[in-house]
Amino acid sequence: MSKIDVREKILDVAARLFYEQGYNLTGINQVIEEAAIAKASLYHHFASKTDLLIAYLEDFNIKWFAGLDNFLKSYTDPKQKLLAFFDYRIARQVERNYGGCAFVKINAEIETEPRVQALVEENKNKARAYIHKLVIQANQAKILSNDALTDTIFLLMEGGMNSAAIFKNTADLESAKKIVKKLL
Amino acid sequence: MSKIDVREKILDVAARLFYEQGYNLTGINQVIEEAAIAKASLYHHFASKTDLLIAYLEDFNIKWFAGLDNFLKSYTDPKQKLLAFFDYRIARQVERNYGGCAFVKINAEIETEPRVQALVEENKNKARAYIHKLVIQANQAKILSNDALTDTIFLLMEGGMNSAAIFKNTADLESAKKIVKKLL
DNA sequence: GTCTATAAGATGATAGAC
DNA sequence: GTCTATCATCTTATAGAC
Repeated sequence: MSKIDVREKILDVAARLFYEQGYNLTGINQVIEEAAIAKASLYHHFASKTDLLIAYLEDFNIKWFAGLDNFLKSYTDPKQKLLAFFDYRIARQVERNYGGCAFVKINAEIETEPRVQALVEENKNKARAYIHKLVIQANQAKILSNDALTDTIFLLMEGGMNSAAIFKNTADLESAKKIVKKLL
Repeated sequence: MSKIDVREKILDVAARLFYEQGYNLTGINQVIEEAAIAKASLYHHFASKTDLLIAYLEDFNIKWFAGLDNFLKSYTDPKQKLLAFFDYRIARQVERNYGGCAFVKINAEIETEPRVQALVEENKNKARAYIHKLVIQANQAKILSNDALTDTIFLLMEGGMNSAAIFKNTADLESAKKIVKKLL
């Protein structure tokens, strides 16, 4: 395997294990075993397990928003885009077996690492800004102000993801989508 | 210390450490040290660390709803009770340093224990039922149906708690409360 | 740059004295 | 029922050979 392949392979395995088992319950030994590389190779690419976590979160953040853009690109109506945002999250939760939001999960596991804290905040701020941009164009009913509607959609979505992780289904994400439809 | 005192002391320390540091990052050694008891005493009262976790969650669930009842008892209007529910969660988050919901935290840390899963679900189902009961009496605006309004309040509250854990403030819980006020 | 071997410490849990 | 001492295992991380 080339240098880049090894790094990608490690990130790939770590991303899967951190999400499925949790960061603290995933040992370095399991990562190297499933990636089929030597321990020294991992520490050649990443200075520590924490650094591997940071790299995973940075990578994931980029891929997640790229995936969202791609998912929404077939819609032109901002209202439809907002509703499809829920579909994106529903589809991913089904695929990923209802583990909930990867950033929320890590946030619950890690208490003391400021770099992790910053990356989680950044992800959520970006998501809310993404919603806000669409709300400005989509808010016609005017039941709520643009800012209030942005918060409402953001919080309903976060709440729905929270429920997905707890109840292992997408019922609340579907409900949230329907509620947003009524408020637009 | 009497037998009951020891058990209570262990639960007390475990509750604090599991919430502040996380379950997986809290070792049995730290629990016995801070509780000032011997390791064998802990294992006399609890068969395993998992059993201690279960006892903590059961205990916490009861105390949490008792605290809620107590907090809301001075209000008679169901609409005021619903809004005060948000105040309860805001007050607790300030007190507990924005760690988010204890059940959500545990749910994110533990993947494979069905007893934990059941207790988390039970807590959330009870919270939603609590809201539903108040919504039936409070929903006058009829912007949303009773069921839709119940889900909306529940999800806004969960989303707000999620934000508290991430942003380390109660801004979104306050926003959620204001939104609910408009929808009632 | 990747390998094996190992360090140094923490983990959950138990045995046996008193 | 509480104590001390210890077990076996797992943890992250490093050293040194090739």
